[in-house]
Amino acid sequence: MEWFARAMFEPKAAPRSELELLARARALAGVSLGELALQFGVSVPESQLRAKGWVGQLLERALGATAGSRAKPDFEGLGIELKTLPVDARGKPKESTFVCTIALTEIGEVEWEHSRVRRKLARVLWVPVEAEASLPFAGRRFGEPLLWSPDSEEEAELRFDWEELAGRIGMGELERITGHFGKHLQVRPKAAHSRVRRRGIDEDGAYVEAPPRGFYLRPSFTLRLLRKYYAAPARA
DNA sequence: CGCTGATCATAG
DNA sequence: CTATGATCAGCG
Repeated sequence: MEWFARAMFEPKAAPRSELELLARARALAGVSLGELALQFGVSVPESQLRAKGWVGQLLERALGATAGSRAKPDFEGLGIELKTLPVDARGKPKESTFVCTIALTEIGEVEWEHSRVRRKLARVLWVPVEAEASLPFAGRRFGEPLLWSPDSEEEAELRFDWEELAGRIGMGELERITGHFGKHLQVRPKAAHSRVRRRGIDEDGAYVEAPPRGFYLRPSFTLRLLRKYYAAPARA
């Protein structure tokens, strides 16, 4: 029985190439969360209320992601980040996509080229997941994956937003930034709860305690990625 | 019903 | 406590 347990319940070995990773992801298209969970011997939560990252973590195991909770690309050797994308019946993203947290005391010193946002988004494997409220959680299926890097237009758009937001934070205006800023990239809280504080910098350059923030991609941005893909599939 | 601000689980 | 994985829930 041991061979069986290993074959069924162990995380997959890390993929050795983009093509191998993509092939694995494509093989999951149409597979439901319940089916995949069964292969790994885990039970499907009743809802995501207390299991918000469950789908992403299940997929990490199935695809052989290596980073765990370390600040590394999910597929270290390949430099690829994995993102699940909850979509409605029409394929439209239902949520924003978390990109990375913001080092409040450093972001004012960094150029876009070396930013965490740019590095994170340099190569992303997007995997759509059905997320209609009417669908039982276990029955929701994975969609066709998209291995993406920003084209020059997308990068310019992200850079524009990042430079405004990073610039403001660097100027000590963090407290005045809301989720309203940024056309594609926005800044929102990222914490266990609203009482969490992190060291930041105020307008005078002094250290202050501030709620942790993260960069997020708006659903309109990820929708456009999927649209491009569906319009011109069959490219890796 | 979209969007922003708040929140939840788990690993190291 | 900080990093990862995200979605929840209420207001406009």
